[in-house]
This record gives sequence, C-alpha cells and structure tokens, in this order.
Amino acid sequence: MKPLTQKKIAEIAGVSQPTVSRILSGGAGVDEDVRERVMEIVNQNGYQPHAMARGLRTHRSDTLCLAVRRGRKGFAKDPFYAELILAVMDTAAQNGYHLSVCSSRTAGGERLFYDALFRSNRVDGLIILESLEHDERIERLREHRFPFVLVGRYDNSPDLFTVNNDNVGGMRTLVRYLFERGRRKIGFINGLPDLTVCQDRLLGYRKGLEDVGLAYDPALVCEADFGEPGGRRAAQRMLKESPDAIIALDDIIGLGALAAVKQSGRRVPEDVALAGFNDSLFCPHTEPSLTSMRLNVQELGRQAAEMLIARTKDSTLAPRQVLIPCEIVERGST
Amino acid sequence: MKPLTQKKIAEIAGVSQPTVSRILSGGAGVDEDVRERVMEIVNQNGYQPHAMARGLRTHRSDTLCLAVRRGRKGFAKDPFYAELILAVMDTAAQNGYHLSVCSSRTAGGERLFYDALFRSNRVDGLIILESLEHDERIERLREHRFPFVLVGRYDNSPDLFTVNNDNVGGMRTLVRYLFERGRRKIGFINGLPDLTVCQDRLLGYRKGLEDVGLAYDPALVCEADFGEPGGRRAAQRMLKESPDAIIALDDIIGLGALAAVKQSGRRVPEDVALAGFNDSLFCPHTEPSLTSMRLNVQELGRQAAEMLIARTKDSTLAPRQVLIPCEIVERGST
DNA sequence: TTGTAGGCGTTATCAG
DNA sequence: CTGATAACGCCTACAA
Repeated sequence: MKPLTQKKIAEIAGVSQPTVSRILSGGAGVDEDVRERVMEIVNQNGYQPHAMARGLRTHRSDTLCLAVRRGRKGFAKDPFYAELILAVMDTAAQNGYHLSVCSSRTAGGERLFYDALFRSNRVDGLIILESLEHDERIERLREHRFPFVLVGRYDNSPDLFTVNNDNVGGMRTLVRYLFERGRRKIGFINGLPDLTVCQDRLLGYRKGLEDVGLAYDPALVCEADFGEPGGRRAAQRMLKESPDAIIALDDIIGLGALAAVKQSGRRVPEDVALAGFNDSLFCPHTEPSLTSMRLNVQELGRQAAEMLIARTKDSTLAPRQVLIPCEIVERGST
Repeated sequence: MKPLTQKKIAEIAGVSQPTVSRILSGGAGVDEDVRERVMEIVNQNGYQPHAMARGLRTHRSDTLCLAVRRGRKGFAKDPFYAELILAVMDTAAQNGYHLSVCSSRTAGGERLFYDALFRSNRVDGLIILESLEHDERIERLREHRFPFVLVGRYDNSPDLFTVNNDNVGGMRTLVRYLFERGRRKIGFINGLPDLTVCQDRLLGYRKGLEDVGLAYDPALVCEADFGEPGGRRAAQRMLKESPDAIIALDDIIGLGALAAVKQSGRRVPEDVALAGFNDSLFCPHTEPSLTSMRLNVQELGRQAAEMLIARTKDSTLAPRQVLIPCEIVERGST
C-alpha cells in the first residue's frame, strides 16, 4: 500500500495535480466543488506530503538541529542536556519544526561537520551548545550566512544570535551571598578553561570579588575535569589553601567537592561553605543539602528555538544577545 | 555563493552530470583521467549532496527518529533521557545516520503522530520510548510495516523488535538481596501502572517475593507520581504499614522516599532499608548513600540503534527481543 | 566508458 | 479558475 501522492489524488478526483497542490496549500481561487471533492479524498486517506519532495522545491526542511559537543567526562549524564533538548523540541514542534540532534565530534570531525549539515540542506538552522572561545564551525557558518543561534557566549560578538544563562551575574550573586555570610577566602573550582561557560563563571567570580572588595587570589582557583571525581580531586588540591567557602562550576563538581571536604574532616558549612550551579535534582538530598544557582533551562531552550526560527524566516533580522536570569537557591551547605 | 551541485561540477569538468554522479558514488567503470578531474573540483570546493534530492530518489532519509512520550512530572530532568539520546546519536552517527527526536505529545496528538512522521518519508525508522501497554501508534506502525524498535516491552509480542532493561530480573535480584539481609516486609513504590516499565518492575517484585517464599501483600505496594515529591508522598502512605525495606521504582522516587523515611524519625538502613533503580549520579551522595540498580543505558541505546539500522536495511530481518542486564550497586541505604 | 532521457513528488509560473 | 510545463538535484536505466 503505497502512500498517497498529489498525482493520485488528482487522478481520483479527475483534476490536475497542480490543482491538488493549490488546494492543499490553502491557496485561494479554487472552485468550491473541486475543493470539496479533493478534500474528501484527502481526509479519507490521510494524505501526507513527501517531506523530501517539498524540501527539494522549497529549499526548506522545517527541521532545526541541536549540535552538541561531546566527550567531556560526565556530560552524558548531565540532566541539563535532557531538559534543554526537550525544551527546544517542544518549542520547535509548536512552531511546526522538527528537531534533530547531532554531535560535532561523532560526525567525522569538526571539519566535515558543517558541510555535511548545512550544505546538505538537511536543516534550516542550527543551535550550537558548548561553544569554544574560537570555534572554526562558527566562523564557517558566519561566512556562509547560515542561520544559527549560540547557546553560550562567543567573543562578545554583538553580530551573533546568542542565548545564555547569566553566568556572570549568577557568580557575582554567589560571591556576594557568601561574603555577606562572613566568608573571606572564597575558592572557585572551574572546569576546562576553553569553554566559554567556564570563562564566564570565572569572570563573574572575579567581578564578584571586586564588588565586595576582596582580592583575587589565583591559588583559590583551580580547574577540574568534569564529573564528580574531577571535582573531588580539585577540591583536595584547593583545601591546602584553607578556603572558608568553595563555589563549584556545577553541582556535579560540587558533589565531588562536598565529598572531599567531608573526607578531610572539615564540616560543611561551619568550616567550609559550599555552593554549586544548576540546582540539580539531587541538591536537596545531599548531606548537607547543596546551595546552588538555579538556571532556567526551559526558558533557555525556548528562547533559543524561537530566536532561531525567527532568524530562519527573516534573514534580515538583527542579532540579539539574550541573558536568562538565574536564581540562588539557599540550602544547608551555606 | 550557491552550493555546488553535480550539474555545475559537470559543467566545469566538461562531462555530463550522471558521470559525476557515478564517480561520487564510487561506481566502477570510469576513466581515470575524468575521475581525477572531477575529484579535483570536488575536493577544492567541498561538494555536499543535497539530502532532499537524494532522498527523493532513493526513498531513504538516512535519519532515525527517537520518539519520546512526554508530560510526566520529573521526566524532563531525568538524566536517563540525556544518556540514551546521546548513545543513540553516537551509534547512529557511526553508521552514517542522523538522529531526530520528537514527542508524540507535542506533535499534534497521537493520531497525527505517525502520519506526519513515517508517511512523510522524513525518517527511515523509529525508536519508541515509554510505550504504553496498548499503544495506538505501535499498531499503526505495524500495519504499515514501518521499521521501528521499542525501548521497553510491549505485550510480550515476539514479532516486535524490542530492547529493554532487564527490569524483571533486576527487581528479583533486589528482593532477594534484601531478603538475604533479613528483611521480611519489603515494600515497593511503583509509578503509574500504564507504563510497561512499571508493570515489569512490579512483576519482578512479585517474582522476587515468590523466589524467596514471601507472600505478596498489596498493602506494601503503592503508586507514586513521578518525581521526588511523588515518591515522598507515596512513602508517607506506605510507612503506615511499617515495612522494613522499600524499593523505589527509580532513584528520584527513591530520593523522595528517603526524605520521607528520615522525616518520620526512622533510621536508614537500620529501621528501613531503601533501594532505588538507575544508579543515578547522586546515589553515592545522599545520606545515607543509596543502593541502586545500575542500568546500562549506553548499551541500551547502542543496541536499539543498531537493531533499527539493521531492520531498516533488511526488511526480512527476524524480530528480536533483547534484554540488557543490570547490576546491583550496594551502598549505605541497605 | 560516457551521454541522453526519465522520473522521484512538490511548488511555481505561465498560458488558456 | 484550471491545466500544461518547468524546475528543484539526484539516481538509474538504456543507448551510444
């Protein structure tokens, strides 16, 4: 049982195929009789347009793509991904778009990535996650004027479409919050410094220190591999400096830090206060519960998708940089 | 700067377009001179085939789709999703496939779901998550002989392709494990019973009780909404029966249960042992740390994708039902 | 070994 | 208001 095509519908209805096309695309100027006859057949048999055929003509795929950079430890299990993917998917679907996800790592290397994707007309636009500071892909996309939205900052470029958590603001808030509770040696466990999210949070950390008049001490900053073990090792190193508070790049690193601090015999929060980022599901349930910055991932995904869709439909649209506010969730660890 | 097409390459190289096609598809029987001349141009300019045009001819999209049923509370944040999506994506990419994700909920309702998807030739095959016991979509797909793989059991049908965690086996193992540690009133907090995963784990629970010679007591089973609050409320109800052990459908429900048990003044594990499912990231870090069943989500995704790809390429392939083993991870809560 | 011809299912531009 | 006709880019006979 082959799928119904416009041609077949036309045969059955005794009209020409272009007429069917006109009716299906809701175009005006069709005889009411003919329209009804055709729609009857369509409704009976559940016609679905052939996406490829349509795309070939229209040069549109009605598909967005979410590009994920992979390979960091622990990322696969990070619920941030799931939430973002689902938020983007929902928004896309609401606007009649499909969503595909891909990894620039598994797609045969960065070099081939964009080619295979945007030159193949497979997707109308791209949402890029985890962008590096200088990303070859982004320059290529830019050159080719291919619609894309960055989740994460990039080079401060005001000529790009970006959506981002307010990482700088969030970190500043955290530093001030800890300062106001009497902490004076506030450490920061960062991630790998080539990711802009890490750079931004470090920047926020420094600005936060400035805000409250504390000096920046490089010894109180260290870099962790992603994942809980990375956080644990980093915290062990940092504890030699005897901080009275530690901010972790994210909650997972925070988990590791929490374990390390407790293992060292120090009490949380009495000896060392601890705060994470993301307000992960488990934060209320650690011992003590973990203070964290709540991101609005839902909103992040929604705005990214809407921005991309708008850009896709109007190539003259002016770039915007959107910051999604985050919010401190105070718990036992501080 | 328009993308390069075979036609243009042909013009430049001074040959016909089908010749270019033949060369690009690696076909034999081409003059070495011509081949080199064409490949030169291709390599210089980075030709990418137009996915739509190719798909229109070949009736293949080289795209798999992961269908997610949504709307349950807490699901969006479940890292299971992220891990599975990424595993499927990686496997798909390794085999030259793209991956799209969609939700049958947001796609305009169940009724339209399959039509819009598989009749539009947009995807070559479907991986379906969270299937209900009787799922209209599945019957439709079956009728139309459209390639699909179920993640999760369905009706025990041996004529379907399914991949599943060994939920029954895992639960049996958990029950026996608790029994061997002296527990005799083992409760089970289930999820919503229309999901097969919940049915399977309940079945495993009952079989486990049978294995060790304990009677099944309906009062020791209750249903929770998904999410941590759901688990908390369910555990509060169950505690009235004074169980000496509780198994939660998953770790998130387990989190809620843990909170409820502690709040009731009981000690874990002395008064009530507690075990979850999924071995989530946070399990080592609750207080006490949470014993859990570790699923092999990576493997689950990989096998699902490989199975679907195989089925896509060979419509005569015999259905298989694969169970992915899971493994108990013992921690402080038991 | 290569070119010509046809068609995949649509949409868009013309005449009529 | 409707029907030819062309085109989107590619693949596959078939003919040269």
